Amino acid sequence: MSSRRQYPFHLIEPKWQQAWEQQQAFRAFNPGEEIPASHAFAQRHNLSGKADAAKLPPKFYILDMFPYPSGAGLHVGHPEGYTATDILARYRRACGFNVLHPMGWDSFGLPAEQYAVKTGQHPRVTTEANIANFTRQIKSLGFSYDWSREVATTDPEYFRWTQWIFLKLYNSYFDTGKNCARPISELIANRKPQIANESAESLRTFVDSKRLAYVSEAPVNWCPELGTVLANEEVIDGKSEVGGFPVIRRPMRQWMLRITAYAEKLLVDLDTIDWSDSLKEMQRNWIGRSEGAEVDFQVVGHAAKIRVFTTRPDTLFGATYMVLSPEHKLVEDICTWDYPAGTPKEWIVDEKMGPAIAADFFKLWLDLYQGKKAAVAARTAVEAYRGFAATKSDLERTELAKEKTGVFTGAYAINPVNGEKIPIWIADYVLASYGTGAIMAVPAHDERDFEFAKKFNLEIKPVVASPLPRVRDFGSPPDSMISVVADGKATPAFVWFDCFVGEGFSVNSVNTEVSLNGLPTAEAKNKITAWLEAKGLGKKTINYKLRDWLFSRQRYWGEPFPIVWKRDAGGNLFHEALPESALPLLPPALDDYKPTADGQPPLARAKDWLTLPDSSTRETNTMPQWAGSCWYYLRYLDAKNAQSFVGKEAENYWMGTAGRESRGESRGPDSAPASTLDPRLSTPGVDLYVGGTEHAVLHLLYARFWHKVLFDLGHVSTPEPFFKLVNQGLILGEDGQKMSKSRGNVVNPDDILAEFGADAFRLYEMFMGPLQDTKPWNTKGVEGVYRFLGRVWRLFVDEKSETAFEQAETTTEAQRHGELLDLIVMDGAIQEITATPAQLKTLHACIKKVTEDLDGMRFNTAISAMMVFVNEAMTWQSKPLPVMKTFLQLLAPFAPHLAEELWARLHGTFGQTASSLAYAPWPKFDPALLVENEIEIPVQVNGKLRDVLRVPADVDNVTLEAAAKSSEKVKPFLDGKTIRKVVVVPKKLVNIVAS
RNA sequence: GCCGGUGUGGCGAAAUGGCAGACGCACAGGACUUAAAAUCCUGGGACUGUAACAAGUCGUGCGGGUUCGAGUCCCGCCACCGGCACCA
Repeated sequence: MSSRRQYPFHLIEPKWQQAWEQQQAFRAFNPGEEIPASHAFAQRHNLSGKADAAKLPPKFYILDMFPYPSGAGLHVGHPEGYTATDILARYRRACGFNVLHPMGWDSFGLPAEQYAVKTGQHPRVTTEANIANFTRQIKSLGFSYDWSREVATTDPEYFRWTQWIFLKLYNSYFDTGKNCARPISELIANRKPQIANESAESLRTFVDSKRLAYVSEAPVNWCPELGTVLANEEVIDGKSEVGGFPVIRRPMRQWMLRITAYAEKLLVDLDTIDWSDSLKEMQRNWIGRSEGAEVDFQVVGHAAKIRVFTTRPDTLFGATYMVLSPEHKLVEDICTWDYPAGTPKEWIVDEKMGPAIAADFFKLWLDLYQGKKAAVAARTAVEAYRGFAATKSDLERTELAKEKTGVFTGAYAINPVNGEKIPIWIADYVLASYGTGAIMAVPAHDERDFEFAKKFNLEIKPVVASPLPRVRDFGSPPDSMISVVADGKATPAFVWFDCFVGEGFSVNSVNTEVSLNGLPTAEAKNKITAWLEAKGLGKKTINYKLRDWLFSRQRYWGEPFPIVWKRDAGGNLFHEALPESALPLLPPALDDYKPTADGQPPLARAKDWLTLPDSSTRETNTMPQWAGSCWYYLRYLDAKNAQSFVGKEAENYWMGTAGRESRGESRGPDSAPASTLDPRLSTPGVDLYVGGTEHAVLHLLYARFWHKVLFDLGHVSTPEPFFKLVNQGLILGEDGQKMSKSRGNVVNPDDILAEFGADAFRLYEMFMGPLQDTKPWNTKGVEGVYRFLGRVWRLFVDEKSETAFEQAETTTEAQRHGELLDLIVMDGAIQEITATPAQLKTLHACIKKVTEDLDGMRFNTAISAMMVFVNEAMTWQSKPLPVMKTFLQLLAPFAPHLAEELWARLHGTFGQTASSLAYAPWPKFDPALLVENEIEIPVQVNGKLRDVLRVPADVDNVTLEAAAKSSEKVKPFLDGKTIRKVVVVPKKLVNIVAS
């Protein structure tokens, strides 16, 4: 930009960044830590030496989601949240809190590994270079992080503890009686007396089936392109979240974490934390709790029973067939050899699946389809269908979902409520992994079953009447109108001719022992469930959509599992944990980072590393990127602790309520805030966590899960990690599109900083609009706030001295420019004088607005309030020193460099010693100063504005009404009308209703 | 399809049920300047009206409602954004 620089931010900003670093201005002190007497924090709070938790001021933990340090560097989206948290950190510090505001690196990740595969460059080298670049960029923004607490998930001293937590998971189980995680040792101790002389192998199998970290052979999401498996959460529409590559289902041996054991706690504890409704709702949906019943159906001519889960046990009388998922373990057992006579051809073949059937079966199947053959063995058809379903990728499943497929197994089951024989099918619209992997189909009251039943001509039997007639197919009469007796009254109800999925009244639901007829759905559910339980046919059950967390990846650049594999005397492979003393377990050095030729993870290439002297072999999978981010907020509390993942005292102080009792505080998350300036507003856990919505279910659910396990095992003191969470909105490009390299609309913070400085950048990011909103970037807008900072500068600085400074700059070599700042002299209009009432009013209105807006995180309106102050102050002939100082305190959280510079100079000018602005007590506003003598009262006639009256502030209603009625501007609107009513809102408004 | 969110000037936005559009951008006019940039001042929702004022009408996605009064509350739609999606 060729235009003149508004103020010398290029000198001011590095100057203060250096000063803060030298003074360690933003070091947060732990209980028991030595606090230097010279530190501004010590001086503010009269502390020095070692202070315990009770002596320290209340804590406030403000956390940013730490970034993945990509090669592309920071984009303008990152600093949005970071700026918001920095402003609040500085504000809270001024309010008297001990603020913890750390930063670190989520540095494991795929890009560094892919680069390594291509170039042979060790991922650590790339990662460290990226971290250095991110650090430089973040530091140039003047954020008040305590860098002494910096962590990187790739640091062995960090992932030592990630592995340690994994061992905790491995060595724990979920005790359903106590409803919490307990050490495996307790499980073994409880089992010993129950089963005498149990073999080691049997005990091991039992224990392994209970661990929170366990091995599973289940089908997984395999992404050939990425060469790794993915968690369900990482698969979007059958494609990988990263890169968008196809994902197929494939059985593999994998590590799983038993997050499902915590489904209920993860769900109900959402009510105890302050997150947005939409975010809580996303987590609730993901956990997907549903109440219903499990019911057993006897298979005809077979010992087996099929257990189904249903949320609508009230529709049991309408169950006309059953469906097992293709993978269901009973399929082989119950499937008959031949189909019963008279089985329709359509029940066996399906043109939709034709081409996708395995080749072996295709011909057979085709013959039948084309009528060349009269019959086919049921086993053959079932086998063909299972093959068809298994090879389908998730993507194909979604694509083919438009029309349901399935085949009849030849077997029948007995509907336990009415003894009817109903056919058993297999179909892939029933998922193996949800509920029991089998359903009772009620086509009259479930759209999927209905669709399936129509296609295969299965019986549709209505058992619930709708309270309303059909609205679709207007003009055609409802199937039949009946009368049900509910609550002793006859009520009309409508039995639809096709599918009604809502709640209504049961009909056609009676056997010799129980009748649901006439009951509303909720009551019918209870009644039939009670009957089933009494008969031993079923029971009330709760199911969750949440699945266990697939925790292993076939990658190099991740935490290795502290696990080895051994064989017992019988030759059975089993796993065993390494001792804690073996941590950190480092990944081996490799010169090739690709998976092995036979599809083993890259770690399998390191032959020396792989096999131990006792011939056991190491686990070659690594942990997913989520592992390190599950607990980093805890490591910040005590980042250098070599004995423990976090020290007890530190954890208690920063996360818990330690010290609070001794200060006589009892505030829980539910009680109302006492006052905006009350330094007792800290809460258990992280007080404020800011980050993007993209982590709504993944990171935030996983981290809550780990935290709860650590809580159960006594390692942390709160059940939830993040008390308040705010999602910052996306920043779009100037074209209103998502920023992306391919669109060429990416804004690089470095460029903005060079042209306008960090303070302007910070200010603009906050001025754009509400933090949570999605909003487009506009560089012109940066110029606007930059001009505002220029006005602030000129409000304080003598113009002539600045001209002198600028001239000197052109004639002095660049290295000495910093010294030239001393040529700047404060404006002579700033004097130690008493402020006028008008000036005080302007100031205190600003204090009030900025304070309240900071508490509500309304940064944009806080900034506009400061603009109003400056616009007003520009007109002042004389500028009282205290007023000007106070304004700088308000500005400081937003534009800390400029505020510090002016603060220091102002003190210098008046021969005062400037204590650090960062710890100067936050100003309080005096409501008495805001009282107006005269107020403006709008006068409406019939709700329309007709006049505005200036009246004394203490005006009473009678006077006000009289003044309104006699207004010259109002009178014409009352001419020829009768006044019906006059609404007087005291000191606010008058509305005359006339007609 | 289900869940959540958002719709206000040319643009970003602001408004405890009480003067819609604070603050800023862009724009226009003026001052300063030889000139420009920068800075400072002024203006502005739309329409009707007037020589110019005055004045009036309409205006917060659309349609209803509650209320003396609705951007704000209620009901029904529409559009866009985000999430979930055969979860029985």
